[in-house]
Amino acid sequence: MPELPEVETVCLALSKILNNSEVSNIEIFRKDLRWTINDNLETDLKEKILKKPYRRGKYILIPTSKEHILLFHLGMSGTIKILSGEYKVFKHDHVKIKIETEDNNFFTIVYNDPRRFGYVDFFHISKIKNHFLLKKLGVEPLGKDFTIQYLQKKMYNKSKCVKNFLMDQSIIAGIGNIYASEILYEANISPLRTVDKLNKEHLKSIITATKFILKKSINAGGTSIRNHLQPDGNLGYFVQKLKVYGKNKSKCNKCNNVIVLININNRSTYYCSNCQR
DNA sequence: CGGCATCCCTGGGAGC
DNA sequence: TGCTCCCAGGGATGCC
Repeated sequence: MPELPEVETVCLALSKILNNSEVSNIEIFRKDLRWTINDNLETDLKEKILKKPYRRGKYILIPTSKEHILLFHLGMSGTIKILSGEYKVFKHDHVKIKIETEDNNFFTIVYNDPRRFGYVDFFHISKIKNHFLLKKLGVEPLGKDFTIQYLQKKMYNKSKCVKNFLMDQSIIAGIGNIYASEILYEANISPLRTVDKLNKEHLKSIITATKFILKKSINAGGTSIRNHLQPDGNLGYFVQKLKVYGKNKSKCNKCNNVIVLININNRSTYYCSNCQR
């Protein structure tokens, strides 16, 4: 589930408690995630001071004052919980980190991931440029490098369909299966259209729609955390106002056509074949 | 190399 | 109630 807006929302919530907070304890219950968690996480993270987290694509990065980075990737089913007070370990909790804030409050941060497609890593900041997961990431869709020129360059001589293009993390970092459908609906472009059939106007629409949809969802996530922080501390899931994803057989908001569900690269894809060409 | 199918893993819901 | 099948929001890998 977690795409850019959800990861951004988790980052925002974490940043409220991670601002020169000290790691007082760390427990790892299961190391065999998408990759095996490095042994140094357990030994080296203790007593480190955690600074404000930030996001890169779908990755959460938490710098320490000792020049390290704590990295989380939520995969398909990962969540992060933030809790104050006692916490009883739950099924699929893999990593539990206790922290003490600057003003002496205690919190527990829990990484839970049933399918274990996610990952947790801890490494020296000098390795960030060549980190095997981070080095291949493309531009940030909310950043200034996400331009028509950039897209044109990346599309050159490519034949894949625009939906797969948007979801390619080495081109644009952070868009997943849900938001790819939502963005193309907003841009009135068929997910099946191949990128060599996109003109400048299409690219402009894609950029505008991407920024609009992602920002709107981040705002919704922020609101959801303020108003509906669940008692179990669970973050990363919030009610999204989706217009096409999961809406097959219901009516398109813009015309009287019916939203259809198709399969692209083995992923569910929803669109209006009337509005989206 | 690009594009696509397959696989990793667990759980939930539909259908019988 | 229980079984089977299919599906799930990520992404690496291997094959053609």
